[in-house]
Amino acid sequence: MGRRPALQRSDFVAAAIEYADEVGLDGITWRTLGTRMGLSHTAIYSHFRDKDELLAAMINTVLANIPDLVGDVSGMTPRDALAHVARCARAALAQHPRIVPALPVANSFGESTALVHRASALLVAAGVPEHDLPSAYQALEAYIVGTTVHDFAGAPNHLERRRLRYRLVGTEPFDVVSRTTAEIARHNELVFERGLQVILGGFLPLSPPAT
Amino acid sequence: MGRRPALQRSDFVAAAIEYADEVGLDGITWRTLGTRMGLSHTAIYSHFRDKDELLAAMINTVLANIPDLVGDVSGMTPRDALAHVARCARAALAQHPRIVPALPVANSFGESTALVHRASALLVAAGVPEHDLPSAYQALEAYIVGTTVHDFAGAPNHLERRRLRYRLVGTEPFDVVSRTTAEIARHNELVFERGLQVILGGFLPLSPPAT
DNA sequence: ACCTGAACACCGTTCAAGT
DNA sequence: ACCTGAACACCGTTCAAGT
Repeated sequence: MGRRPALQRSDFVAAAIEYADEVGLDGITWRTLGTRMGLSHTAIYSHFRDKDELLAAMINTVLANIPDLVGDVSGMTPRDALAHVARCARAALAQHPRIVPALPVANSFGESTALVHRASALLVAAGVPEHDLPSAYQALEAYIVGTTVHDFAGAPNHLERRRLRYRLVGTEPFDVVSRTTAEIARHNELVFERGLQVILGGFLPLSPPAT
Repeated sequence: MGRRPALQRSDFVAAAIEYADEVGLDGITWRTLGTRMGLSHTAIYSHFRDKDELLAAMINTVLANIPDLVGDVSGMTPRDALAHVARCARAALAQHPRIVPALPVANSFGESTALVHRASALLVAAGVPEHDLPSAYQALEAYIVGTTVHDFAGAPNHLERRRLRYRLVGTEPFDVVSRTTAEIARHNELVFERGLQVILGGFLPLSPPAT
């Protein structure tokens, strides 16, 4: 029986993400993470300088899923493609809701600029003038990240907590959407989609440029 | 010299907020907070069950500033009043940027429903139909909280971090807005204001109801 | 009721040592 | 290069005791 091959950085990141999905970011312990991987609690220092470096790697790994989810958008209109990218970004974050709160703090929407370039190209194709690109891009990113954080950051009790909050409002329309957590979840996605179309409509010109 | 009067919960909350403004939420220590107030590090347990309870009180205190900033809106159109409330909410959060990251996690936009009722009344006055109130309210709240968290959560280095990120994009329009942190800050507020008008325009009917 | 001080269990990090 | 185990400083929380 040969010695087990040395573990990779990615092994630690994957284990840490799975671990955080269970107990939340604040629940992660160097010692438990080591034990889970069959190592001592100091083994991790061979791969990461400190906890912050591991956390950054976790965030980047979650964000790296977005391009995979997006896939090929060449058949779509620029506006549809942008909406699709937005939904995929939200979906990628929603897969690991307990890591979501760290995203705005890290303020690194991916360690590469690939996503920015991709979105920029779509915005240009949709007719956004060059000088307006940073505003349009930031509005879109802030909307996606912001609303997703707003919806999921309280995981795993986010749905029940918002349900109770809306219940306390005490008026009939809020009662309707706060009967069950399933209804809250449905409402969240509905509002996200509506707001997304509103944002796209507000920052994209009415008619795309002639090709 | 009589004994110093017993401290209130609000004294601890105020000291904790000031403390968090300096070192961030993760930097807060039970012991240092006690020392700062001239008490032992366990005195706080006479007023708060645990750290989470103090944090919740801190958030509620920050949010309680919003109504004070809003003031009287009776002279404004409903839409202008909503925009004003949105700006005040952002301003109240921006006053304590290092507490902002905890806001979506707590998922409690104030412990009272007063703000929801106030916003609801304005939305109704602006012509939003009753059944649409939860969607319109949530879109607005998610936009305000979400974008503000997105902009400020990385404090105190949030401006420089975003500046470097935009700089890495490498295209001319992003270069323009990332020359200085002051320019980034200006850009943040500009995009917030534009997006706010877009959201209001998208969720409010075109013409307000006749009075 | 409010506060103190000792004590406890736990945690991130360092470091010398092993292979 | 990768990992171990002891050690260190620190932290949140508990609790018996003081006023």
